[in-house]
Amino acid sequence: MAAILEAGRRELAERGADGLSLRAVAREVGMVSSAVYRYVASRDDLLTALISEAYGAVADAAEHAASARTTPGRRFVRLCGALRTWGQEHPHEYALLYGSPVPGYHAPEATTDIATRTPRAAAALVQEAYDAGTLEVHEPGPPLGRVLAGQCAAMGEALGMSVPEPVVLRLAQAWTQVYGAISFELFGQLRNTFDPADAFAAHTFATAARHVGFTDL
Amino acid sequence: MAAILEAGRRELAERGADGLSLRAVAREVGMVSSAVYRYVASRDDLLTALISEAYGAVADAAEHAASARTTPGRRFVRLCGALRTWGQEHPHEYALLYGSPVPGYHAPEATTDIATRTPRAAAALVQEAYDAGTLEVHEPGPPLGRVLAGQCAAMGEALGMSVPEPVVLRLAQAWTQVYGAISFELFGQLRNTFDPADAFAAHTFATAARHVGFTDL
DNA sequence: CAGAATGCAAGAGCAGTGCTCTCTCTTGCG
DNA sequence: CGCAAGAGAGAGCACTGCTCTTGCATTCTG
Repeated sequence: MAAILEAGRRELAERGADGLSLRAVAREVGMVSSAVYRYVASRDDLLTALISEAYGAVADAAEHAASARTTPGRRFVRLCGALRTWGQEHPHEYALLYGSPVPGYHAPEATTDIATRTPRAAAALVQEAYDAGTLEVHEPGPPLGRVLAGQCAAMGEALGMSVPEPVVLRLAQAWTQVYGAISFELFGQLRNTFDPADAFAAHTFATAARHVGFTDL
Repeated sequence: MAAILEAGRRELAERGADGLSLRAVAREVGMVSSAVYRYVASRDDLLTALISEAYGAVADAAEHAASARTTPGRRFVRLCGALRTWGQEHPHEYALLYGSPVPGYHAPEATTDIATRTPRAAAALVQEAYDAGTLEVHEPGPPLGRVLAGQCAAMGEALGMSVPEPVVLRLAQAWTQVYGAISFELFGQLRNTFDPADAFAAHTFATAARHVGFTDL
């Protein structure tokens, strides 16, 4: 069983989700294809297991980066950098988690749950800065609107935050910016423009952090 | 030939890139699979043609939204909204263009070229606002760094802009934020949080526009 | 200790895929 | 009228996911 998962991990890392063939996995562990169906219900089942593993792996990287001994703002930037690095090292897994959803596959609740570990790590940093008073809470421009405010409140609670709703919104926006930049780079949208995207990424992560309100960069 | 392309379009829209089967396309046009190989070199070849079409379609939508009779800032926001709407109406095509790259496929230069139409439409709005003096050019915080400044200059030129490099950078960052938000929504990352994401999208597009420097929203 | 029950793997087979090769038929043109 | 070119058909190869049946070995039980 563990051997099957490990072979699946290798296949996924090398050939990607589309190329993840149950028969190839079977060959790799020295079984015939029908034999692996004793351990895994279907190809999608194996994929689900690998997705869960991958979510855990990014979260590990993110949490580790967030545990550095500096200011929350700098740890936020480090967290973003860790996401990017992980994506560069595991492009197929990143695509699986944050790219186009696979054809007929629908993530079960369990993976939806584990997927929140990473944003929770970021949220904790925001909360820490807010509590320490180093988070700049911008004067509210236009008020948020009923639905948006409600969604932000719910999201803040889900992430374990107790901050004003606009702060949650800014975090969400920064989050989309960070992932947008990483995805653009990894998916080849930045080719011929920011080709070594290191500087662009670093600058964007800092911008995102400032947008959230971090003043301790 | 045109029938094949049309059938491919339908298949792609319904079943997605992974489900795009050349045999199914053949069935749909009432041919046997080997016959369509007279018109299309391979499955990837058909996919490439469809990708080019799709790039043109988004660009059409973007340019149409950008041609409204209001201020550049508002047209920028409308453009973002058009991207989102197009993505909602053509989720599989959107995933093909901006999601995880397909397995062994590498976009030929031609599609890379047509892909710039959409960002060029956005760039034109920025240029227009800059020329009109309604674009706020933020005081430069930390200077940009050699590589980043060079990349921004090249990118600005490729997009037909003549504005300071930081403006180009801010546009690129806003761009990643916009696409990040749209992709997050379309790829299901926002489920259980911003579930009807209309308000979030609208707010984020406005935020992106302000980040670029538009003051005429 | 003998026999039954259980678990694991193999094999064959079905329906589908991309793609190639050969063959036939129709159509247009000199 | 005859010939060449093009369009489609058919068979076939190697691959995929998945199911069902069969065989073997281990383990549990009377």
